[in-house]
Amino acid sequence: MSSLRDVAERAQVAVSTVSAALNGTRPVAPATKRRIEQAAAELGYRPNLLARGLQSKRTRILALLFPAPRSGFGLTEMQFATGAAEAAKELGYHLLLSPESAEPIDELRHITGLGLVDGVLLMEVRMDDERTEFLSAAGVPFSMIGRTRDPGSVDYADIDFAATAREAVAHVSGLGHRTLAFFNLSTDLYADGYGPATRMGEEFAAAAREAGLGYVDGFRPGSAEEGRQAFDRLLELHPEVTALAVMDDHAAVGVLAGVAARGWRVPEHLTLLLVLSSAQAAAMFHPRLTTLEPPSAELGRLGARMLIDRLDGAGPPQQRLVPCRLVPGDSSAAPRSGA
Amino acid sequence: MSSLRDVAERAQVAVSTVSAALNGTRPVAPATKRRIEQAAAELGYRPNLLARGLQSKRTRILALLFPAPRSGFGLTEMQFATGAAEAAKELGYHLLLSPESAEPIDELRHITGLGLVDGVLLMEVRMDDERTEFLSAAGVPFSMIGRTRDPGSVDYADIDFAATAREAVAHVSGLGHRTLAFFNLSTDLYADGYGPATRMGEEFAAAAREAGLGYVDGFRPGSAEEGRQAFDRLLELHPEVTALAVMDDHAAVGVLAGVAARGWRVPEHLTLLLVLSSAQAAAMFHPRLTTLEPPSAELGRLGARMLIDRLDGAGPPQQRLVPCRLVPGDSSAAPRSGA
DNA sequence: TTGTAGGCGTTATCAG
DNA sequence: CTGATAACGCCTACAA
Repeated sequence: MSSLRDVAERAQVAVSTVSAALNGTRPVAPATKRRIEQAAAELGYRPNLLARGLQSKRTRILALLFPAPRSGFGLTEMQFATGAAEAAKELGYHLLLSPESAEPIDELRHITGLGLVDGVLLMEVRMDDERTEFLSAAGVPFSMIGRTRDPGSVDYADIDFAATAREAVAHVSGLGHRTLAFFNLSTDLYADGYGPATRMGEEFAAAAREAGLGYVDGFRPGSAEEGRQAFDRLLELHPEVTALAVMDDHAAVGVLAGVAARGWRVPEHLTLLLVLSSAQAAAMFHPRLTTLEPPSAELGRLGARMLIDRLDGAGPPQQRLVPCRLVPGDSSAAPRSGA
Repeated sequence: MSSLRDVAERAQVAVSTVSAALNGTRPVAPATKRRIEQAAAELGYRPNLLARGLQSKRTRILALLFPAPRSGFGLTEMQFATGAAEAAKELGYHLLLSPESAEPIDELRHITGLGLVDGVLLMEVRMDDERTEFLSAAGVPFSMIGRTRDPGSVDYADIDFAATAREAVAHVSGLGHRTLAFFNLSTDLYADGYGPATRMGEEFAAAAREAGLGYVDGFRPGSAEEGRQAFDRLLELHPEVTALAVMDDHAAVGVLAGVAARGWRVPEHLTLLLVLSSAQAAAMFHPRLTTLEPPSAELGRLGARMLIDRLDGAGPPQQRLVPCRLVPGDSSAAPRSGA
């Protein structure tokens, strides 16, 4: 690899001039500049990021803290990562994939202590998240995909749960349904303070109330089996339910099994919505489920972008909420008559 | 961040002594060493990776070239990434996620020209892949997840397609089936020279022949609709088929629809296998499909590990094949009578 | 066993 | 407008 010195020699100028010419960091005579640029091109010169980073204290590398793959689908996490990586790349940054161990704080201490990254991108943020406190205290710039209970002035990009719930409710009530049920994420995740579980639950309740829709919740099935059971119990307790929104993919499988078991069909007897799952996953179902697809790649993109904004200069904290997109499937229709 | 100099001052020794003590790169008197270690601990000293890399020409960073998310599920790619990242971490390396643009070669030139990474991890390798030629020519160490038609002496970890096909065939013929059909990946992927499409196709044919099983292939449905059509045509042309192996998730959805449409059920009338899809995805189906799950995380892990081996020292090229794991679902059974 | 000196490639400062 | 020089933090000779 050729260095600044090689270019300098070839162009017959001093190293510092080459640097200046290439970075536009100080005026350089047009002729000299041209000579330098040509020499650089001929040598295929590429600035060494390490040297640059050592000198400037800025590596233009971001770390994405990556949680150990949970049950769920993982597709969403993947899209965070690719979205963030793409945005980073567009802005001249790189993304380091940092798998999170059992000791996230040690992990953070390690990765930030190396001087390798300029900032950290957090995902799978819980309502109360020790990682944010550590990073704040350590003075490490970071942004979140998701958000804590009280994000303060930390940059974040999260789902607009309220808007998403409203859209779902509008969809369902527009079809004529009078009662909506909601299956939250698994008890484990919910108890863990996983943001989407808490917030989506709250917002669905609020949206239904606002719309004057009957509403049933309290179920948290995390598997097909649990989904099946929850569905049976739901209809036992609330036979008037004609529409159901489910957050867990696997639970939805169970619900469909339950529907079939009682000789019902979707959407004729039940309108079924998948919430916070990818359209990809929804297309695995038969019939294809109507989905509220999270803007995962977009959130990743935003998270990276706002972190870079913060690194490149101050500015007010950016806090963005993006609603899910309603992807119509073949699982929503008018309520069954007689309900 | 405290530097070597800070530690040296605190321990009242020269910088080089600190370096030596901490790296064990030359003998240091026990007493001095202890003093140094304590000083380092007290200051929370962490070696600066950039400085170290600049000096040693080794960054201990690997780039994972990440293709733009294809149709398919993406879960597999994600597991490559996490597997690789985990293995890298265990071995003291870091993984850079490098999204691949429309111009993969430029991308490679860029990422390797920066001096930022020691080596490159390739995935989604096609039978003929220009990237491998570029990297070889450029003298950049790399390993592949997957492999080209002729991998030469390049390190790779790939699926053991032959063993996988044999296991699938054994499973099916063990149940008593006499004729197996195979739906390959989409025409596009196949035409693209995507390794798994080519190889799995060949190996299934070979395994069936070996086992004396009737075999039908030539279908390449890439969507639910195409899967449905392919299934109808398959039974029209080969009504004797009782078992079907499908590579594309979406095509499987279509097949199930076709099964239902003719009043059939899985597995009573058709044994359905999902090939190269995750058990996660298989669990989305009803009934849960028997799956040949690719060892994605393991391949990622291996790919990273062998690249690191190569960087850390020579040794013969490592070329590993890992078979898929057969995850039994509720979609395989004895053939329908009367077939 | 320990210290000094030089250099990795870059940028910033300060003279010229 | 341009050139020398000194960092950045580390490692590896070489010298003491």
